[in-house]
Amino acid sequence: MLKIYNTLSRQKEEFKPINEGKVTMYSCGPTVYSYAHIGNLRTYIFMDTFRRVLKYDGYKLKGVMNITDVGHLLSDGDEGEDKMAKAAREQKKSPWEIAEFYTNYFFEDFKKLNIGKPEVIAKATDHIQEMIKDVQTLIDKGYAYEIDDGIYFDISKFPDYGKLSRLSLDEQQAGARVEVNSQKRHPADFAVWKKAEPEHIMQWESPWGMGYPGWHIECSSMSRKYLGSRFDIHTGGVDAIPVHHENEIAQNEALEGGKTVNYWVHSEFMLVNNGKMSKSLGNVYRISQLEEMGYAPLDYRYFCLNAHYRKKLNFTFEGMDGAKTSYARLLSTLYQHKAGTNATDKDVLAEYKKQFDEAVNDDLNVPLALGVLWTMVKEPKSKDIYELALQFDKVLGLSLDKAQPQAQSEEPISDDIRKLADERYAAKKAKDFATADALRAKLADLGYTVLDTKEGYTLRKDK
RNA sequence: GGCACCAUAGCCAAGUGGUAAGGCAGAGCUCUGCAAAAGCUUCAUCCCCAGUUCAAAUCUGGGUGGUGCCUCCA
Repeated sequence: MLKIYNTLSRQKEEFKPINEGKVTMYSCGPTVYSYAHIGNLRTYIFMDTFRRVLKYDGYKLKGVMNITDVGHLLSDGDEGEDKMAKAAREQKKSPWEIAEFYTNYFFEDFKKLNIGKPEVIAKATDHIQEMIKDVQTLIDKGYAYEIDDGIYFDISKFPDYGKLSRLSLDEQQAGARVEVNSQKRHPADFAVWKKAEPEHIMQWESPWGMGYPGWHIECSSMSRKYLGSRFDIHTGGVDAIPVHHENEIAQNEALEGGKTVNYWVHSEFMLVNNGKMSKSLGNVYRISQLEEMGYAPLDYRYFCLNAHYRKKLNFTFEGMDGAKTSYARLLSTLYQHKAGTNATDKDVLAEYKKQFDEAVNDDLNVPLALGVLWTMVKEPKSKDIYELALQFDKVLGLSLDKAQPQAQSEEPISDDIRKLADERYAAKKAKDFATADALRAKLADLGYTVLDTKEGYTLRKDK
């Protein structure tokens, strides 16, 4: 029985899907105006873990993730420049090119990190008509009104506004930091459709003239299009709770008349050196940058898996080094199990599986599940352990089936190097240690470390 | 100013009433020509104070410290 923490109730709840055996899930995706950084990716590793656990539990999954390629402005006052347009101007490309480039890059990162693509990837620009229709419905139902610069949602018509974040609008210093648009009925009313200035690049025809969608309507329109008026789960980062998801709830429930999402699940932020990750501090990293520093993408996945998704994770290179070593040893140990000759008692195996299953089903407690795996791996080497670890890997996504001896080099080794190494080995066999050591030193100069094993030796290219 | 969340060993991190998982680093030992790997062993009483309880890291109250949100942000 899966239990999951619901932001709406602030409690762990038993998960019960609307339709037995099937799960419908919507995940907030990226705005593709820039590269995803490791903090962004933590959220998608969380999404992926959640999806994996659901599948592991036997659910048939339909997941939808949006690609936001239009609409988000730079400020919350429904003012400022469109992010896509800004990136386009700066890089001298069209917004469409910007979107395509960063979308592709984003999914490259997914591949590297073993993050599975949701079943439906929905681009905002492909769903403008659905959004216009929904905006019209909001107007017809009296939830939205038109002013000079666009169509706005009237939050006074939605008494539940704020129920997810539990922020009281009265207690907020309304307009303190967001410039009040005098035509808006309430400072927190938000745009569902914006009328475009002539120079605005991305704009579409609508009943209200040329324009473009507001920041939140896309998720409402696309989630309902693919998942229906009611669906099970909505995921995202905690930052989306106060504004984006609050507004999405308002739109959805105004459109559908009643609760539309049963479980709101959010992942916490990542910190860097105990502080916020920000470009100004120069501590924003991308996966490709970690790779340049000698970390494999899955080292980073392991790093994330070692912490619970609802806890802030402090990124440090000391921590990354630990994750890298730990993960390498895990693979190495599993490789030995793969060739293990012991038999493991069925009850013992069943007990590990039980512990693992309970951990991941208890609000996705993956750190605890990893602990179970580590304890299991300490058992006498047995192929049974290896097979069970592969089962666990359906949840972990750590490519445990790729387990190999730690020292093995992935790069081809040239004949010259190989020859030197063979000579060293021969000298060693002949107990001519002086020559062997000299050759080892020579190889070291060439950037290779020789590691002796029981049967022979392996070469490792130095980083 | 308002609202949340968090505080466990050098580091990362589980544990939410019954006597501190796991990983990294460190230390010792075994093995191996050396080196590496591997194996074994070892390493905390849970921010502070008060309270509830037979029993608290776990509950309550009060401190202190940290982070986030209320602006775009995963």
